[in-house]
Amino acid sequence: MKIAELSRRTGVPVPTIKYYLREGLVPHGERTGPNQASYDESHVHRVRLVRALVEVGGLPIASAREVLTLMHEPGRSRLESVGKVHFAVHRARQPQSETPSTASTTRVAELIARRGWQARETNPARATLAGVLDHFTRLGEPDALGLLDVYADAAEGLATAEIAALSGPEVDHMAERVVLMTVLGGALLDALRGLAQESSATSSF
Amino acid sequence: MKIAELSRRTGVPVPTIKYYLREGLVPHGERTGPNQASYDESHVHRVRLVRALVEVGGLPIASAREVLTLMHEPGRSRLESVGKVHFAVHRARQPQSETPSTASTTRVAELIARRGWQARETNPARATLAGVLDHFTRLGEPDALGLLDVYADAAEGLATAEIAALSGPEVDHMAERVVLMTVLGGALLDALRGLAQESSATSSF
DNA sequence: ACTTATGGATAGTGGCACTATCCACCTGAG
DNA sequence: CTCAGGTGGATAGTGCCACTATCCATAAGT
Repeated sequence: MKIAELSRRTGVPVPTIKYYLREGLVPHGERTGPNQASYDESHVHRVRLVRALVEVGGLPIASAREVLTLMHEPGRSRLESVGKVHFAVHRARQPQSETPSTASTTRVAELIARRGWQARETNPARATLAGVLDHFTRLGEPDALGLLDVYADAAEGLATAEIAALSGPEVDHMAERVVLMTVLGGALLDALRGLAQESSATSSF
Repeated sequence: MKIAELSRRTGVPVPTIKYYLREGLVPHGERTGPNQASYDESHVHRVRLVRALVEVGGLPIASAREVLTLMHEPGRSRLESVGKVHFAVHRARQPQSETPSTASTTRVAELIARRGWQARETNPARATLAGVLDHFTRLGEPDALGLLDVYADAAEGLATAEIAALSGPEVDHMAERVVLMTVLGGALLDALRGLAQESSATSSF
């Protein structure tokens, strides 16, 4: 198919697809002439994936490229390749604010230890979490509304189910499923939380 | 205190505070002369709140202003004032993409009915959720990795605890707690999920 | 033949969150 | 009292970023 059809199939304007090609978010089609190339289903899928990362996940284009690149690198083990993609997605959500205080960094480490989690020092979520705790503290809510353990319990349960859902016969697509689970899953959870909160508030007040 | 100290206390540059004043995110200080005004603790707190909304929540300045304005409006009932703030926060996270398909809109309505949730048609999370489901479908994961109900269960449990945690003797601050719960709580949950996922993956692979 | 599409390069746009500069005026240390 | 430096306020500029527009030589479709 030609770029016009790729555009129709995905709903993404042709100039934008050209932009994604330039930026390396979407691979070039197979050349059939000096100014002609043909695209296939994999390109359709790739464009849709980019839109999901950008629209739902809010990833900047550069981060999306990094994630997509890592997604296709082989990796020495399943754990390693999955981990790299996972880290990249979380890193992309950090708009590099100031480094968190040592106090909250310690608190995060303690929480992880207390729950017996296996999380490396390099996991970007550590810094994110510490940063959020700092904001709570500065706003006079030192214990994060007393919900930290509630959230941690929920996170633990979710993660177990999510990792279990990753395993399928198709190992090739596991990296992509990690991305979808992290980015789209997070948005899904957030939206459901917004609905459940209204419901709970309605019956409580 | 003068603006320089407000800047020191919050770590926000003076020109940025001036910008927030202009944009109505932070109220003006009490005038003590033609070109002099004094600020107090409430201003310190307000600036910190703005930073939390912007840095952690990623809210655009205009949305942050709307949320902050609603936060201080009286409201006819607790439910109503809380609801308005809640909706505003969720609306702010919608970067107004295309309208979701009727198919996923229906799916959302069915899910809400099936779980017996009380959620109005106008809840912005409905559209967000439907949009995310559309992305899943387009990407060939029609059942959202089979985790929809897992997420919904978690959301339900979380919302119950969150709404319960809102109730305190200080009704004045409830609206602010709604904001913090929604914005910072969401970030907290996301980070914890990232840590728990690594942990779960480590022991599974 | 001739309208339309294509790949590729280059430049431009619009939105947004700040920053910088200016100015007249005030404050506080010495 | 002096004067360096801060202040409120207005206006303009900056840097980033995700596109979007324009051009061009060439190729495809009718």
